[in-house]
Amino acid sequence: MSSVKPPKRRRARLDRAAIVEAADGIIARAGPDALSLRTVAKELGATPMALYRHVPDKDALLVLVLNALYERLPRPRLPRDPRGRLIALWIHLHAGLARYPWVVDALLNSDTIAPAVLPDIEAILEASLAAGLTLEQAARLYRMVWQHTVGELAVQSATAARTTPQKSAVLRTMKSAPPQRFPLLAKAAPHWAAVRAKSLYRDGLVALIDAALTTRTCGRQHPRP
Amino acid sequence: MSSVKPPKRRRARLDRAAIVEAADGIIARAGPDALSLRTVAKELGATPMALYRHVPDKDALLVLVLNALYERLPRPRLPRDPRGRLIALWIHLHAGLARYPWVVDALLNSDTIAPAVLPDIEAILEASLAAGLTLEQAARLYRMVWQHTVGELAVQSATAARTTPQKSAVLRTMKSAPPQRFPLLAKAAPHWAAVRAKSLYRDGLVALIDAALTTRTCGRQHPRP
DNA sequence: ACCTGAACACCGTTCAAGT
DNA sequence: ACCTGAACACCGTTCAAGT
Repeated sequence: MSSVKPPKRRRARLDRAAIVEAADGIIARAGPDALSLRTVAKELGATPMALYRHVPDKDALLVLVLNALYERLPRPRLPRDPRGRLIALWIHLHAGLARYPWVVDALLNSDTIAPAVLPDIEAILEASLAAGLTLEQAARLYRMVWQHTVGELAVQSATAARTTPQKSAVLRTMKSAPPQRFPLLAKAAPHWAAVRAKSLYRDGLVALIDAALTTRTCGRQHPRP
Repeated sequence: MSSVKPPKRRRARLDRAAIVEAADGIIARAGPDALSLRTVAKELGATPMALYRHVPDKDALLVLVLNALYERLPRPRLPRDPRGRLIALWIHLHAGLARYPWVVDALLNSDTIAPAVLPDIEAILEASLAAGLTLEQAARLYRMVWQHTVGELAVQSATAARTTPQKSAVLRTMKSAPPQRFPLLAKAAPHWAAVRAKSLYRDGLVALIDAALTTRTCGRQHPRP
């Protein structure tokens, strides 16, 4: 019985899906700060360098993790009117990113898009055209709302990271500001804390969209079908 | 001649101002990525650890650098009407941060305020009240615009960091998207590049402010003196 | 083709010791 | 009071070598 070498090669121990899953697990259990190529490798019983066969670099890995999450997200019900659709789509996009807000840095650094969001971007452009914008205006509005989204995520996740909101340095600075020089700062301090609690994303979103869809002069309104 | 020890102690080699100045110099010459406690110490001919006598940690140092810059900034001329004042103040604040956009991370991480901006925040609140908002509405608007500002700075500085805008991964992804599934993405690609070039900060700012100052119903407008 | 080992060139920060 | 030296506990990534 001559042993013939099977043509199929030995399966690689690692592959992209396993790496992404391991990364996701580390984040879930130990938080985003615990994620490094070394910890992912250890989780898989491999060397850090083995990962580079399957993933370009760390930022790409983060985007892959986000992409996997976004694919699992249940699709939102979309209203029929373009304005409502636009709002719903961005809320959905924002909600997806809000689960992993620290990926935004990787997204910006690597200038990448998670492929899973492409359908939503297409839908956003489609809704913008349906609302009467030109493609250029739609691109403008997209970038504006994208910036708005990035900002909300950055501020919100930084606020959330602080476990004890009581001893915020900002709030202390404002409260301890000399009232004769800064009368309003001191008075506003309690409102600050209250405003921090709830998200302002939707309100800002609606303001930006409505400003783009309606002309500045209040009388002339953009025609809706 | 008996030598009497002078009561004044030997001056410390380091002080906060020197450290901030050295850090500023490194950033100016070699960029923000070159800044570390080690490089600052080397610049001053000292050990990294010597810095900790004068500055709490790295984030605090970054905020101090921003603060020094902000103090050097020429004051803007402020319009008399509250809305115009609000816009001018935020444009000024944004312009200051836009010179050192990477400090925003440190600002958010450490939950700190650069003291030099306190007068502007006070002025923003004052203008908001003059425009007819309550203090709570003013705080809300402040946070909303702050998020908007953070987002614009993050996106803009990431875009600026890319030396060759031609080979942006995002633009490549959009151009190479299958046109039958994503017809608008492909068509929008050229507009994307164009929109990236110019800042949308002012437009977004005005939209957010106007939404806060006017009621949503177009008829009733906020009274202006 | 896939993976390992060792190294490079760094980080911020702590601690104990010096003057 | 101010500063140093050595170390801790890490990073992402490159390179040459193994199977």
